[in-house]
Amino acid sequence: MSVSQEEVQRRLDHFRDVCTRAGMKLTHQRTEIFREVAQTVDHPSAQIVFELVRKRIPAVSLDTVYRNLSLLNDLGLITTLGPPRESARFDANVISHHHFVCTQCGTARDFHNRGFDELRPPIEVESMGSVETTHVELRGLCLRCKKKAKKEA
Amino acid sequence: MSVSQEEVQRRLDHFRDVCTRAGMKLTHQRTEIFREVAQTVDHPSAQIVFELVRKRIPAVSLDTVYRNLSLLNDLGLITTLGPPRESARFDANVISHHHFVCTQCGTARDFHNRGFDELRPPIEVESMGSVETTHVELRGLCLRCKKKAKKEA
DNA sequence: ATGGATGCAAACCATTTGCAGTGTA
DNA sequence: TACACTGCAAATGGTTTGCATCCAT
Repeated sequence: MSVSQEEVQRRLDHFRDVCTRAGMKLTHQRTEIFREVAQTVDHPSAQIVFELVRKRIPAVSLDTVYRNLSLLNDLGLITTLGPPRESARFDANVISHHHFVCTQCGTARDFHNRGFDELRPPIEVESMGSVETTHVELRGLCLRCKKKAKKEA
Repeated sequence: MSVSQEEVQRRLDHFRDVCTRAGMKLTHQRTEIFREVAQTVDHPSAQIVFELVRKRIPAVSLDTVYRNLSLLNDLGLITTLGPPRESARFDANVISHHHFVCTQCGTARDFHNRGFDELRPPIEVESMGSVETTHVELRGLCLRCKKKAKKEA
């Protein structure tokens, strides 16, 4: 249930490589923050990462954790779950459906697709729990943002 | 790009039915809050719903909107986008993958599936924007929560 | 009439930011 | 040495809560 030593090492090497290339300094706290995320299969919140890192560096501050997670995300070294952080969004369409989410502006649009509704979960998921609903999220640029990006280029 | 009159009416009827059955009062603000969500294809945030409702009921308060959206969600009359609202979660696994999310405790687990990676977006999505990534989110009860639920029953 | 619902204000929690001091390259 | 990075503290933004009043049933 945890990431193999070799994989963690590989991720750390990649991390150092990308940071150096981007001109980012390899500070103690930055390395430990990345290590914690790299060696777990969970998806820890910033708060959890903070608590884990604090075991090794008692003086770290929560905002350093936030700053680094955000930076690591920008560098593509880690990703976040769910739509880009924003406020909760509601939907009166309770029938099974899926979403197209714009990674730029965050707008979401529904679409229906029988095939997506009936996706068969792979067997390995059985060891995680029982699946009740299936939800496909397609991410990309909406027409408006694509147009805007083209205009600015 | 908006919900048909008949569908809105159908949703409102259902809303009244469910509320009454659940012993909830059909207040003016509650009805208008539901109507706003029911008649749009967008996925408005609580703030947006607040602004829309305020046009008709200038004295509504934001917390009434929050309370009602949460209640409507509990009654299954509306749903929220993405994983149950909580703090952002990070992931050092940057390779394309999918998630199993427990609706009870919120824990998320990765899994890989070539078939899911290669899902073809339906044609109608082309009118929304260009798809860059595909992400399947399976929701259900994780083993631990299922065990706990059984024990409590 | 009466218990649930509302409005107000204050509390809360996750996340962000300004600033002065610190450590890496 | 210089500039990015850190810790601290205070600010912000979304959401929740306590309480007195109000209104749908």
